[in-house]
Amino acid sequence: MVGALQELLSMSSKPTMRDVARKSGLSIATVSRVINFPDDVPAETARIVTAAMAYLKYRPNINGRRLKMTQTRTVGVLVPTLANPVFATSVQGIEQEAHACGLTVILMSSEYDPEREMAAVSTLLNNRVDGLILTLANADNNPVVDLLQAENIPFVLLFNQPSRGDVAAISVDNARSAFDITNAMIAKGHTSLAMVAGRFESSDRSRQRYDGFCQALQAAGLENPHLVQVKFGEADLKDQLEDLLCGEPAVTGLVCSTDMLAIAAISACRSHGLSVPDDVSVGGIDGISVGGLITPKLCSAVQPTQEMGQQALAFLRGLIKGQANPQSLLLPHHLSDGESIGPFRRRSST
Amino acid sequence: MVGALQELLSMSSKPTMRDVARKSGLSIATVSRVINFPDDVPAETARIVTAAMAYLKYRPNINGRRLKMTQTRTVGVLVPTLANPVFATSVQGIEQEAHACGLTVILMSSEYDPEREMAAVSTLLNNRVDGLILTLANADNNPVVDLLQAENIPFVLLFNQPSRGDVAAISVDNARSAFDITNAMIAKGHTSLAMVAGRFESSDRSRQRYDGFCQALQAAGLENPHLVQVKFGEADLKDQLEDLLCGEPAVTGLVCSTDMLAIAAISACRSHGLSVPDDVSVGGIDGISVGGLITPKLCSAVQPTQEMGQQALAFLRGLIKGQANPQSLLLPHHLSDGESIGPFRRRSST
DNA sequence: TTGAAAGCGTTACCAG
DNA sequence: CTGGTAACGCTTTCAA
Repeated sequence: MVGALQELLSMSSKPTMRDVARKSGLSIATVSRVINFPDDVPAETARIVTAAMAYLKYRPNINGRRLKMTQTRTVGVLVPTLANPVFATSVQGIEQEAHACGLTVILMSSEYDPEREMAAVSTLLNNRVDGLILTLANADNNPVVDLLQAENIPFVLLFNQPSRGDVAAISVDNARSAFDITNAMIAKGHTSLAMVAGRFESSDRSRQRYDGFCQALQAAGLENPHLVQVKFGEADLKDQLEDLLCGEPAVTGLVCSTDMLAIAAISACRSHGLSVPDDVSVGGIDGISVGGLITPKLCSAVQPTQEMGQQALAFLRGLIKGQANPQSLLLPHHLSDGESIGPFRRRSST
Repeated sequence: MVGALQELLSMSSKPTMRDVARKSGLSIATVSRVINFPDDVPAETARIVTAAMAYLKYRPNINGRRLKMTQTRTVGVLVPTLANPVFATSVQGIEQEAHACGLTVILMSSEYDPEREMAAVSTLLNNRVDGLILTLANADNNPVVDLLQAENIPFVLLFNQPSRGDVAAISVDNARSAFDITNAMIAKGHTSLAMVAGRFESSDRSRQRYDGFCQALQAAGLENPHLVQVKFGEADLKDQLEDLLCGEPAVTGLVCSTDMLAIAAISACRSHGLSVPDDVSVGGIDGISVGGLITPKLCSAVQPTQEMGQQALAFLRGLIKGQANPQSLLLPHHLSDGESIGPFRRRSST
C-alpha cells in the first residue's frame, strides 16, 4: 500500500535507517539501537529490524555516524613510501592490529617530502582521524609535530627517534645499532670502513646511524670515516663505490644504513668482482636496520618491523583513550650473523 | 563584544564553518563558496573569509561534506597483505596516483581469507567509497564480485585474471608468462622441471601459472610436471624440495610462481649445496611474476607493479566517471635473463 | 520498550 | 553577490 509505494520511490537511492524503520514498522531510534546496542532491545524487535535490513540490503552510512560522534574510529597512517618493504611491512602490522580493533586505516605516503608530509597530515586531520601513526623524514623541529601537539591530536612516530622525550615514538636505537654493528665489523679485523647511507635531509635515521658509525670508529682509534650518500632515486651505487672498493688502499668493509641500500651495495660489490657471501642478498629483505658487507659473515641489526607497526597502533590506542602518555620507546635490536636471516617468516604467494 | 564572547564559548570544540562565518561577518553560505568556488566570490570577500579561517585555525570537516555529497572522493583498496612487496608496491602506485587526483585511500588487507575479503569490502562500502581496487584470492565465482556488480559499484581487480570478460581487471597473463618462461627453460636444455607455487585456494594466479607450466611441458612432450605447493606461512621449502633436488633422477630446474617463492627456493637450493647465480637472489625482489632457477641464467617475467597500481586507479576513475567500461586488460610481460633485473629502479633509504 | 526531535558540519537551492 | 534554509544519515537525550 502506502509503505510499498514509498519503498518504490526510495529505491533509486541507497536505503537509509529511515527506510528500515518504515519497513519494519518501528522507529528510526529503535533501528539505531538494534545496530549499536542489540542487547538493549527485545529479541523479537531485533529480529524484525534485522529482517528489514536484510530485505532492503541496508548498509549503515559510516559518514553519518562520524559526523555525529566525536570519535571516528579511524586512524591516519603516513609513511615515506610503500616501495620500501620495511615501511610496507610496518603498515601491514598496523593494518592487522587495526582490523583486530575494528579501526579503519587511511593511508598516505610522503615520498620523503616535508611539504607532502604536512599536506597529508592536513588531509588526515580534515578526516577527523582519532589519531595518527607517522614515519617522518626528520622528526626534530618538524612543523607537523608542532601542529599535532598544538591541536592535541594523539600520534605516534614510527622509526623516528626524536630528541625530545615528550613525543610518542617507537623505534630502534639507530645510533646504537650502527655503533654495535660497526664494532662487530671492527672486531672481525676491518680497519677501513665506509658507510652507505641515504640523504640526511630525507632521513633522520640515516644521520643517526652515521653518528653511531663514527662513534665506533673513533672509539677504536680508526681514521676518518668514509661516507657514501645515495641521492634520491639513484641507482648507480656501483660508480660511487668504485674508488672506495678498488682504490688504494681499498676499504675492507661497508656498513649500510638500510636493507635496500645493503642489497644495492651487494650488487655493486659483485659488479666490481668482490665476493659477498651467497646468502647475504637474501638476508637483506626483512627487518634489518643496519647491514655490514664484504666480510666473511654478514652482520646486521634485526628488527621485526611488522610487530613494530602493531605496537605503534596499540600505543596509539592508549594515547587516544588517555591511558598512556607520550614517550619514546626504544626497542632492543639484536645482532645477527648472516645465515639466520631470511625473508620467509611470513607467508608467500602473489 | 558579543562575537568575541561566542568565539570564546565555542573555543572548546573545533571551529566550524559557522564560526568562520560569524568571525568574518558573512554567512555560512559565503564561507562555503570561498572554500569550494573561490572564483565565484569577490577577491575582497575571499580575503576576509580566508583570514578568519586562518585566525580560527579552521579545518573543513570532510565527514560533513561526505554526508551531503554523493561522491566521497575516496577509494577503497584491498590486498592480501602488504608483507609481499609486489602488493605493497602496487599500493604505492595507487596511492601515488590517488594523491595526484586528490583522492583519499582507505586500505584493508585480507590475509588471503575470503571471509575477510567480504568483511573488508563491506566496511569499504559502509564508508561509501566511490570505487574499489581489489586483489582477491580467487576472482572467479567470488561473492564479492557478485555483490559489487549487484550494487553497481565501480571496481577493478588487480593481479586477478577473471575468466569472465565483463569485469574490470588489470593483470599480466599468468598462464602465458609461466608458459613462456617454462619454454625458455626447456630451450636451455632442461628436461625435468618442477614448479614451486602457493596454495591454489588462496591464489588463482598460482593455479593459472601452474596451468601455463603444464601446457609448456606437454607441448614439449616432457613427462609429468612436478608441483611443490607452499602452505600458509611455511618456511621449510628446504625440506619439501629435498627429494626433488637430491633425488634420483633430480630435477634440473625450478619454475617459481612468485618472487617471494623464488627467493625462498634459491635459499633452499643453496642449503642443498646447489649453485645459483650470484645475482639471482637480488633479482627476485621487484616485479618478477615467474622465476626459473638452477639454470646458468635466471629467467623471469617482469612486470612493473607500481605502474600497474597507477593504471588500476586511472582505470577506476574512468569507471567512476562512466567514461570507461569494465573489461580485462592483460599487460604484456617480457622475459628477462637475469642480470638486468635489480630492485633499485626506485628510491632507497629507510 | 519505544518514539520524537534536536543536532553533527556541510552543500546547494532559491530568494533577495 | 550574498544569505536563509532544507536536507544528508546518523546518534542520543528526553518523554511517553
